[in-house]
Order: sequence, then structure tokens, then C-alpha cells
Amino acid sequence: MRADAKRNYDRIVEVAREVFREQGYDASLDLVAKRAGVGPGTLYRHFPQRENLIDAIMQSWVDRVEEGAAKALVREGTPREVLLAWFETYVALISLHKGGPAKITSAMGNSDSPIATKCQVLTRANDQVVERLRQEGALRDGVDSVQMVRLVGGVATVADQGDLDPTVVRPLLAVVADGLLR
Amino acid sequence: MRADAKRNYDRIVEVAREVFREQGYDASLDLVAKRAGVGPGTLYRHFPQRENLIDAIMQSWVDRVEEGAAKALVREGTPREVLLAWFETYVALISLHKGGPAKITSAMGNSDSPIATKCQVLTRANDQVVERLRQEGALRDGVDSVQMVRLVGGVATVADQGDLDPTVVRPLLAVVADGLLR
DNA sequence: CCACCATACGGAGACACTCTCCGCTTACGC
DNA sequence: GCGTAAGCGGAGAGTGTCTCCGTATGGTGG
Repeated sequence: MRADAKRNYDRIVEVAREVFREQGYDASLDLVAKRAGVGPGTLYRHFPQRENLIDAIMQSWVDRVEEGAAKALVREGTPREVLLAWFETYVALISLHKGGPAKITSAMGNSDSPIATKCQVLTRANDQVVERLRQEGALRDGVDSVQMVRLVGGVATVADQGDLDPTVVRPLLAVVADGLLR
Repeated sequence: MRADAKRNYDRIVEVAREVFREQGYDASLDLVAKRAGVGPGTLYRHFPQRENLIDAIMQSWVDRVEEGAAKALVREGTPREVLLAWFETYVALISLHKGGPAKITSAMGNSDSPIATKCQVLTRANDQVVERLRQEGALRDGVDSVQMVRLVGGVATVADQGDLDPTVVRPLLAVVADGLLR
């Protein structure tokens, strides 16, 4: 990649992170290009789809996901406490930007989504927590981690779209947890 | 209302129902106007916001909601069976059109949404089912019908956006039910 | 050091959608 | 019939996505 190309690439990602945090994932890409001081053509060449740009932004997010999972794995407490804490971490992670829960949860299904790679990290983190709980014999039969992702993703999506307060979301997550645990 | 105005109004609603079923709730309104044989101005005068149009479409849907709730109230079986059957009915009702679950679930929160009136019908139906189960002493303490709407709405939203099969959705609803029941 | 060319830039503009404004038309009461 | 209020509809402004292509430039071989 040419030096000027790399410069533009980095600048676009940086600006996009900022704009998306302000306006959500459906902010205007032309605005991103303008603020980054490049033409729309340049933006769309680097990132043919909106999701490619989101994917690039998420690089730093991946680290936070892994950190969150690591904490959940060493956490002391009853299975219910561990699961609830992980759920809250999970919701927080996918709710960093408006529209994030819906985007991420639906991307975790189909492997040909441009942000699939990043979602795999989240999937793996969730799998580890499920595995720990399963070894403790805490989960009901038939429960799998895909179900969990969908259920918690659903709660997060509703919370995101309805601007729900964390204090309202917690009981919802508790219901899901109770439904999953023995 | 003048005769020609009523004619146009009805025609727009009819066409919109068709278009929304084909393309989801975010289909182009100009397309609806064109297919209905009216100018965009006419459409936007009758329905200043997209939601007003959706609201008009839902008139017939209201009947189906009430019918579904009535069935759930007289249904025989364990609380779990009753609740699950109602959940499936509920999901089916809000998933009639693509994008429906997200739209309806987030509208059920804020009372100033243009489709709020229609959602009230759904809320009331759900309340009745909750009330029946509560009288049977089947629900956990602290559970309320708003939580239920959000949880099931969340599952429906995920299912809608991920094109999930009903056979995959059922276990998710079962988890929610288990979390709500004693 | 410079000339060349692949690589990359950027903006004009095609296309799509939402929504408004306003001149024209038409239904309907008198 | 006729006057007028109600209603129509389309041009077009505003906004967003995405592409095409003439132009500019970084990097490399001579």
C-alpha cells in the first residue's frame, strides 16, 4: 500500500470511529469522508461496504471483548452471578454504539458478513463462559451458546432501540439467565 | 372527507400493505404512491409520517391480535404450555412483515409513537395472559408484563433480522418462559 | 536524479429516497 | 350552475449512496 493510501485509510477509520460514536452506525459516509478530508471515492475504494469500515473500527474493540471474557472466566461466585456479570459485560460491549446490538447480533448468524471475523472473537469469548458453566453442571440440558447469543442479543437490541436504562435491562437478563440455568 | 380523498386514502393503504409485505417496512413511499396512482404529495398529506401509514395498515391486524389473545385465555394445559403457545402467537403477530418486531417492540415503549394506539391492543392482550397466569400462581415474583413484551420482542427481532426458522425460535422462547415461570 | 507508470486521489454526477410547496383541479353545498 | 374550500400531483430541494474517470503522485528502474 502506498504511503498516502495508508495515511488516508488510517485517517478515515479514526474519523469514522468518532462520527459513529456521535451518530450511530448509520451516519452518512460522505460526511465521514468530508471530515477526513478525502473524497467519497477514496472512502468507498478502501471500504466498499459500510460494514468493512465498521470492521476496521472494531479492531480495538476485540481487545476489550477478550478482556471481558477473561474476567468472567476467573470470577468467583454462583453460576447465576457469573452468568449475569457476563451478560452485562456482553450487552455493554455490543452496545458501545447505537445500532450496534442489532448489527452485531444479526452478523453473528451468517458467516459471510463483512464483520464476521470480529464477531467470531465474541462468539469464542461466549463459548468459553458457556463451557465453564457447563463443566460446573450449571446449565440446563439442550442449552447451547448460540441460543445464548441470540437471547442476550435480543435483549440488547430492544434496550438499544428503546433507550432503556441499565437498571431496567438487568431484570430482563436475569430472566434469561434463570431460563438457562438449572 | 371528500369522496375522492377517501378513495385515494383507501387505495394507498391497500397498496402499502402489499408493498410492505414484499419489501418490509422501510420500502420506498414514493413507490407506494406511484403504484397507487397518486402523487407523493397526496400520500404525505394523508400520512405525514411513515408510521401513520403503518398504523392504518394495522387496523385488520388488531382483530387478529384480539383473536389470538382470546384463544390463549381459554387454552387448557400447564402454565408453561399456555405461555409458550401465547409467545408463539405473539411472535407470529408481530412478525407478519419484515422489520415488524423491531418497529412494534420499540413503539410499545413510548406512548407518543404514531402506532401507539395499535400497540395498546397488543399490550392489553398480553396483560390478560399475564393476569391469568398470575392468578394461577405460575409466575415468579417481580415479573411484569412489560418485561415479557421486551423479552419476547427481543427474540422476535433477532429472529426477524437473522431469518431464523420457527424451529430455532421455539427453544429461545422456551428459555424465556422458564425464566419467567416458577 | 529523473522519467515513467501503477497506484491512488477526489469530485462531479447518476440514482434513489424523503418530504414540501404551490398552482391547478374537482367535489359538493347552496 | 357556480363559487369555494378541499384535495390533487408533480416539480424540485435536500440528503445520502456509490461510481466513473481525468488527474496527481509515490516509488522504482535506469
